Amino acid sequence: MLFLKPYMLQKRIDDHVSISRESLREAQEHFNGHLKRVGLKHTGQRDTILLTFLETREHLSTDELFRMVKKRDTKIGFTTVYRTLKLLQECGLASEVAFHDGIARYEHQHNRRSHHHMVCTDCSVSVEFFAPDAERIEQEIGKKFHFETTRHTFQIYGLCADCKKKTK
Amino acid sequence: MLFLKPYMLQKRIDDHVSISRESLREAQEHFNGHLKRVGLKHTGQRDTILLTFLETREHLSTDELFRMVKKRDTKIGFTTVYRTLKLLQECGLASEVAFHDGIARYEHQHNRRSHHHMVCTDCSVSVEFFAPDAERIEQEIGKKFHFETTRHTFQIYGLCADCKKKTK
DNA sequence: ATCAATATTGAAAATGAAATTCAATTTCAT
DNA sequence: ATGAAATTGAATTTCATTTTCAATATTGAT
Repeated sequence: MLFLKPYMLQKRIDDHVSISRESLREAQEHFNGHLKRVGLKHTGQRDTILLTFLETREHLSTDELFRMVKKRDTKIGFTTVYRTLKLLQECGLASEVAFHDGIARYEHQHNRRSHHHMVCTDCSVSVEFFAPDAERIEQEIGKKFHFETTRHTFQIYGLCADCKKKTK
Repeated sequence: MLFLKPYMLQKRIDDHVSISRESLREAQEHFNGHLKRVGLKHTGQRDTILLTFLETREHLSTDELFRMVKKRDTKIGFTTVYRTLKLLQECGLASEVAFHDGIARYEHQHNRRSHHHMVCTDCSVSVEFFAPDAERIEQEIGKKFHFETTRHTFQIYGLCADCKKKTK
């Protein structure tokens, strides 16, 4: 898409540059460190999967990531991608984003600002937005009800400009 | 539970009174009106299910509601509860609350203030809280990205006081 | 009240994403 | 190099959700 009108959406808005070489190495070290810490092994498959995952800034389902991984290495199985995604979640490099369509999606969290999502209920396009208030509320409510809070999700649903036009 | 320390949790915090007779009739009329409008029929099963659903203020899975409904009428099947819940959603009397534990839950929306949820990731207990800021943010972000917003979810995850104690 | 058209019901089967199993293979500390 | 322990991936299982279908109930018209 060459000419973007201001209201036209891109899938991710905070940035569109692919991850830098250093940032990538950092993430790899983070992952390898985690593996070593919990007594797991470093394997070629895990490397390939991490690399592929970091390469995109989309919200990927396990199956989507699996298809991308297969382009690099045909022999890697779905189960390994599935399990590696769990490992990446454990060490904080990936986090699940649930868009209410029944499929678990993941986005990478390496060097990413905390953000939230607005999703089109028609075409599933999503934009990211920042709402610092949400952090404050998490703290406040956690304190009030004696929860040790770990995270929160804030999602807005609606029709994007394109789908709004279509329905008219 | 007779004596509640201030940090002890109840499942729903905004109120604990059962629904009034008038409110109940209102909801029934709302449902029946919806059925008529879309050319569906009024049945005993649907009545029973609505009644049972309105009676509780918990976040019910289809299966939990099914068990409650069976106490009133043994012959009602799971499928009917499942389908009625969809109908209640369609007409706005029920809405899904996803606690991201793989089970769909529903809460009734009749005469309820807009609210949000904080969920314990260990025992799934939930409390409700009010965050008027969230409404404002929905408006602002919708405007900014030209979405026609319809709703939002704001959920906080963490450990409740009880589970925090247990892990120590 | 009867009728026919149409929707509902609920048991059973199908679906599909997620999770697990297990035998063959790979990793890695020694 | 060795072997204990983890990994892999195809196949299977699990489990909530959804669909199917034949029997039954509801509704509006007569």
